[in-house]
Amino acid sequence: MFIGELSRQTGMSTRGLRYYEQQGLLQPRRRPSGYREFEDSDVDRVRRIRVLLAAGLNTDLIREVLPCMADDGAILAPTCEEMAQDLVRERERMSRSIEELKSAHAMLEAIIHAGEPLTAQTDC
DNA sequence: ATTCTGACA
DNA sequence: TGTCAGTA
Repeated sequence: MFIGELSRQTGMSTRGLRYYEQQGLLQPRRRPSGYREFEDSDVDRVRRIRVLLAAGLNTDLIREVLPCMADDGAILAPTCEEMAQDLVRERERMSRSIEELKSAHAMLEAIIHAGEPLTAQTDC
């Protein structure tokens, strides 16, 4: 199928589909015309990609992890142990980011409270 | 009618 | 990511 049909079957814009290809997530064949030729299995592949993206993984990691993901139609499950480790590391990075945000959030809150009650405004 | 690449009032 | 352009 061409990109238009894959787009309809997945709900992903053709722009997004081309972007996935650039990121190495999809590797369609090319017709002599230059048109991208996708496999029927790509419909499901796109679905998996979206799940992984929604889980916060960047395209680099998805590219590595995608090949060994079992898909029972409902959820994705890691196949190899190495990948499982990659996912755990990613989740740890995520946790660190959350902590950093919490810290920044607390500081901003302190700054906001330090300004209360708002009374005589000098310059601003 | 469709897709392709490159680019951005 | 959308979208417009100029093609094939």
